[in-house]
Amino acid sequence: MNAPLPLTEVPTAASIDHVLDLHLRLAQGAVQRRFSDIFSDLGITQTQLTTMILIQENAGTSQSDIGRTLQMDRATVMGIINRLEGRGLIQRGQSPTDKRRQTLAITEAGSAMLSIARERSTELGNWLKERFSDAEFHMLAALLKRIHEVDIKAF
Amino acid sequence: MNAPLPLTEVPTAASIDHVLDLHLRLAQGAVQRRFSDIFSDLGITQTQLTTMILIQENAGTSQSDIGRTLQMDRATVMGIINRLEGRGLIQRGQSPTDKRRQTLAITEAGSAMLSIARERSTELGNWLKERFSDAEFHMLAALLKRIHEVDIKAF
DNA sequence: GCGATATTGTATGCCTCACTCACAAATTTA
DNA sequence: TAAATTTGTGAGTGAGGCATACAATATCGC
Repeated sequence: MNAPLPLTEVPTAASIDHVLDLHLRLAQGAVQRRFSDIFSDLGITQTQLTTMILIQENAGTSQSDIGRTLQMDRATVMGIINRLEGRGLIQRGQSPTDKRRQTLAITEAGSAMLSIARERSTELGNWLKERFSDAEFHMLAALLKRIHEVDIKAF
Repeated sequence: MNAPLPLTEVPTAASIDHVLDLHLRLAQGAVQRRFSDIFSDLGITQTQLTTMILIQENAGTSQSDIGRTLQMDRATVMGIINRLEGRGLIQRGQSPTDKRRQTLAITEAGSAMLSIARERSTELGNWLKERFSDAEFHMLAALLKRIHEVDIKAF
């Protein structure tokens, strides 16, 4: 078996410049893989879970709201909502005030699944935390936040 | 226009536990979007560019090597290589020593594209760096590294 | 009040990435 | 030599992300 190629040992200009982007991508991939493992029996993805939590904790939200919060296209959100609704985990209803809007709500089944998911979430959290001190953990979150928050401001 | 939903203002157990994962995902998404903008005329993705750089700086690498380095499945790497080869940016050849292996090399066209891409890469790097001090920038990269490097070690 | 503009959801279609499973050829090991 | 491993490939599935277009509704400016 060949050893993985050296990443930092190829100090070209371009390599250095996008090193952060690379680490970001690899880290995200690693978390995603770990997530799939932990949640495999629930058959749910990171995005789907976050979406459900958002709906649960913000009763009556709309797809657009979710899109803005999670930085996703309206069409993308629709796909996710479709999948979740198709599995009976959430429900669309109509807003009493705005007829364009559809309120989103968690179903019984969705609620049950979320209970389990919250435990698993802790497991994922621990997997992450074991790499960091508390200070580092919060620092990391804060630094990452700067990347996407400034992104929002640009609109 | 409705304000985005509050993220940190919903301090449920689960929310807190996967806050890091969420910020990671959002940050990665933001970078990806920025990347698309900057590289739009080149029609190349982050993964594709990283793959090409890896090939250029490690002449004769194989698909498996790339997969190990970038933590991707062999089948996934093949898809990427197929696309790049289809556009004439890279070339497959045969390894003189191992007949299973295929050596990968950058073509003329690929090399030309990489020259341009390296400049753009700097632009992306600056976009990232303007959020951080030098110390923070390196700290962030180091912390992210811990997430995917420990992941490797698990195998 | 009315017309222009914006918002919301939806549908369609296209693309990248990522995975599984299966298979064949070549190589390494036991 | 036989067994296990590595490498590339193919087929199939699915999530996610994008642009574009359309219709219904709401809101804003006048």
